[in-house]
Amino acid sequence: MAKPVQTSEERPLDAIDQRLVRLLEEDGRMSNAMLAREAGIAESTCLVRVRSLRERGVILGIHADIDPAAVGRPVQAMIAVRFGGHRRSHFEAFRDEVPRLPGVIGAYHVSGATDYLVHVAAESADALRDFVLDHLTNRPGVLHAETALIFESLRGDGPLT
Amino acid sequence: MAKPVQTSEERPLDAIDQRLVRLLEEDGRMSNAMLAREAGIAESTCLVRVRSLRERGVILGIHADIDPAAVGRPVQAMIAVRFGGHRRSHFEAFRDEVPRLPGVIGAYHVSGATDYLVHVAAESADALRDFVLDHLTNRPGVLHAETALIFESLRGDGPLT
DNA sequence: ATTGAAATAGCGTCAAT
DNA sequence: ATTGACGCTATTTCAAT
Repeated sequence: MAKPVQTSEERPLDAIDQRLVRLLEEDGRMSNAMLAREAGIAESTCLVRVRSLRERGVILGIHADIDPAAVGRPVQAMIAVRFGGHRRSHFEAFRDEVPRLPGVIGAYHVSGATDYLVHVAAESADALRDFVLDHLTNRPGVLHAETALIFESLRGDGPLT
Repeated sequence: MAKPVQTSEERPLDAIDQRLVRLLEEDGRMSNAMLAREAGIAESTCLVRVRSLRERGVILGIHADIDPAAVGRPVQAMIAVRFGGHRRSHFEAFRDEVPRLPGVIGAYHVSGATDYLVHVAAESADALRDFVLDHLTNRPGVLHAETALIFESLRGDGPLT
């Protein structure tokens, strides 16, 4: 999951940075000591490099991955939202607000007939319908919202590098 | 992002568990000591509760969120895959293999005309096309793959609870 | 930028409740 | 299940390279 960002594509990561990224991708709570050991550098160096990776925006954050069903949101959906008119202000408002809508896991501004895909976890089918009506269909500029239930959602487990 | 899981929806989380989940969702590297302070419990208790949350599958994992562009994959796409025949074996094979395909961030088995949505980050437009041809279109059982470029991808930042 | 060392802080086991 | 205390390990700063 990524930032708004047009990351300035700084100089490419060296082998050690890549290693650190991969390790933290796999286990975001791995201790600095173990990271250093695995990467073959001193602990203090490791600290500096990981901080730098965060500052440079390579590591956007480290987050617990929560099972929505276990926290009362067993119904997941991907909602395809189409805008009418395509006024820039509509997109900007949507972009600013959609991450904070209740149950939103992610949202993707895409090319093609659909403008946005919104990944949401809801308490029930009823709650999902309410979400779509209240926050999407009802929104100025939105022409249509098409909801697809998610039967199963999988995380990529290969390293990105 | 969630597991295959049909989580047995154990007894609902109490207020402290919810707090811990929310804290780790926001900052997966928060120290046990600070977690305990924020949740108002002893450090040792906190350790036990977090372990339990993992064992119960509430916390699926803790992972660094990497900017794909910063690791050489600046082109993101959501690919809608449609299967023909809908043989169970095709779905099962796909489910097992798709998380390990290069650059796959996530995949969603959905209802409707599309069967799977595959979220991928590629090195270039060419590499994206190759990915689709090699791993999706070319796959037994796959009828069609429709690629939508992702202009921007946003993470939900409200708590799930 | 990387390092080792030293001081500080955190982790995790345990016996008790 | 929760706790405080204790021994151990990890983090982080810093002066030096």
